Amino acid sequence: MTTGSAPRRVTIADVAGRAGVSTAAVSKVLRGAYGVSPGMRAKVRKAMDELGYRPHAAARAMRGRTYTLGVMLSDTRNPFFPDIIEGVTDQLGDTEYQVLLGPGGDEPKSQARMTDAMIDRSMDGIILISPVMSGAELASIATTTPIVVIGRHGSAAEYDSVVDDDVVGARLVVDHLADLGHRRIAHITHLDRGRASGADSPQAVRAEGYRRAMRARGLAEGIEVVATSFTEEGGYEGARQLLARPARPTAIFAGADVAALGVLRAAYEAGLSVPGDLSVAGYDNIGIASLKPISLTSVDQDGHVIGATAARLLVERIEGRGRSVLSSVSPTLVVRGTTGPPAGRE
Amino acid sequence: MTTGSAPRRVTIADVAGRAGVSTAAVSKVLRGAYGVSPGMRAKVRKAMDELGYRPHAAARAMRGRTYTLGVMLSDTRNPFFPDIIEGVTDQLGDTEYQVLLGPGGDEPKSQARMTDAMIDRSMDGIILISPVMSGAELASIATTTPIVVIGRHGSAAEYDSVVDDDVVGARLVVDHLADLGHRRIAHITHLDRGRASGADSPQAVRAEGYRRAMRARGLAEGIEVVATSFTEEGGYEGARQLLARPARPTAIFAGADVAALGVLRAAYEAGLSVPGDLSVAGYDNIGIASLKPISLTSVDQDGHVIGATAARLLVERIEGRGRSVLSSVSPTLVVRGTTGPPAGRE
DNA sequence: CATGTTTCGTAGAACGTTCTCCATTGTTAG
DNA sequence: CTAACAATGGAGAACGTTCTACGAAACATG
Repeated sequence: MTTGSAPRRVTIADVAGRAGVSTAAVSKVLRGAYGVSPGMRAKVRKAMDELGYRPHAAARAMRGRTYTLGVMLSDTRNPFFPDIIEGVTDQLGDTEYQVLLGPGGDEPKSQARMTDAMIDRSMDGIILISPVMSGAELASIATTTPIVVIGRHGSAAEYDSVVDDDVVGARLVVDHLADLGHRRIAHITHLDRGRASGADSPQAVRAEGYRRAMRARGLAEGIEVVATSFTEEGGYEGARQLLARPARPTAIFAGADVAALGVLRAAYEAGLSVPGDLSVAGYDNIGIASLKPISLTSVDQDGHVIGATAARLLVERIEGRGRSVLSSVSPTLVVRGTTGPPAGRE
Repeated sequence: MTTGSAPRRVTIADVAGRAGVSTAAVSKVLRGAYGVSPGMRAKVRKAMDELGYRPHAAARAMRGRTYTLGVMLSDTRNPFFPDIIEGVTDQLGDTEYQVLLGPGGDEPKSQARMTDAMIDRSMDGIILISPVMSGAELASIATTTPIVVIGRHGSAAEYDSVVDDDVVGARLVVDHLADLGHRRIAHITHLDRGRASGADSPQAVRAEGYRRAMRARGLAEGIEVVATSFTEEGGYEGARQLLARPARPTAIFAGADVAALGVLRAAYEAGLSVPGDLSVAGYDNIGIASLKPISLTSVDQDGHVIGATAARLLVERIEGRGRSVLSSVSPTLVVRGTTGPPAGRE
């Protein structure tokens, strides 16, 4: 109907005109600042409603907040992210903050580009999910914009961290399998591309937790780790390597569910029954793990809690907390059909 | 090390000072505008590099572009999105545009809130994935900001659309199953919550395509549609209803893979072998569909092409194309282990 | 009644860009 | 040599907020 180009935005000045007050007064009402009489507030609110006023975020950004929080995703495909994001948005629920997600890719360079882009857009704070960067780079970002890091174990004074306790998670799996009678329990981990994340990465901690738990159970002999990648293909490849070895493991603990799916495929192709000939456990408890045809034993991280915690910490930071916080979320083991006692003698 | 608060941003004025030129000149270089000598360009570029200048998006937004494109996600869990997003980012690759994702939820209200938030942040354009809104609402958004709609079949003058040809997709499945000898092929569709999307939604078109294909094969008698939801639970529930009917279908075509997974669970629980007693086909060809323990026959939409096309159309719009475009992407059928000839007599 | 002290409201300067004019050069045509 | 014109660079006004000063009431205190 209405031809012609975009209608001009309703601004604070329009509202001020309509209400018969100054723009400064409108701004005060908007910000809930001190020095506004109830009468004035009502007048301004009314004018805003009538005109359908919406604050212009870019203009706000020039001086104050943008009320925008960024979440950098290191891998869009990871089926574990939706839970975290849901936790974040739920926590922020009815606050004025908006969440925007940035696909950062798995390269340090592309991730840095994404965080830079978020900073350029004056976001009030950023949540980084499993970033592949050095601690120094993270600290440097933190001097510009408050950040919370999810899934990296190294803590730092400059920013807050939320991690799943991967040592506990790995122990839960090893104990479960050892209780079933397994002695040769192998582990598939993810090979770090860049030198960046190192020993802080979840995969490194899971692998270390696995080794420690094995030793604690007196199974040091049975320790076997193969490093491929946390993908279906990586799990498949890792399992093939492990199953080709002379002393075949009776159980494989994959550091991620996606990899565990690859392990299942390798077992299937090798004609091994699960859990009869081979027990398989994963990590993350992704949605499909619970589906009947798969029924994968896995470690559940409660992404919802992790996301909500990260959001809470970030807002606290933005609103002035100085001291750094490291929040550790305990995982639980969900036992399903892919783990069982090892076969007879072997 | 460097204590004290955030270091002041490097601005265009700093660059101008360093290069010994005016801010206007720097801006021209930045924008690649007319009226800049090669010498000046070099000087300015050098100064920018030395100072590590980064344009401040919010300030840009006050007058020109933000070089930010938004993608509204209607459901973060849909495993089909990563492909689309990858297509979008690949297409935008080395342009100056940045992509930010907004979780819009599945409610019309929350989706509207998200798009409003994107408009408030002066994004240059927005891609809406399967939005649940009326055509009028979409058109109204389009008057403010260029948009491209993915997955809605109704075309409109105000915006561009990219759709999978769901009629073709449904026909591929029905033809495949009919060729195998099935006559009672049931369909599970998604029940629209709001009146908003209506006949434009993919599920509605798939269902209609299914009916049309059935009639075309002379199987009008075998048409059976049950409307639950495109979730694992929805597929399970739908399958239970269908399997309880007196004339049990020999094949179920679920309108989405996630629902097909639920169908598989229902079949498993009912003691039916797949594809022996029941053939199952899905739609979307999500990652896990190809995994051995599932091996689901499904329709592949090539989300990568859809995303890339949407991004291309959006940029064209932003740069001035007036005429509206509807791009239809043809799906393909991927036949796997869950479909086969129906059992003996039945 | 003179003098503080709140409380309420407004002016107006930022913030970092873009972009429309305008001024100054060369350069070319006549 | 001059008029006309293209090419190059700069001044300065937006853009829509926030927020520091500051003034004017209204009120309390002696």
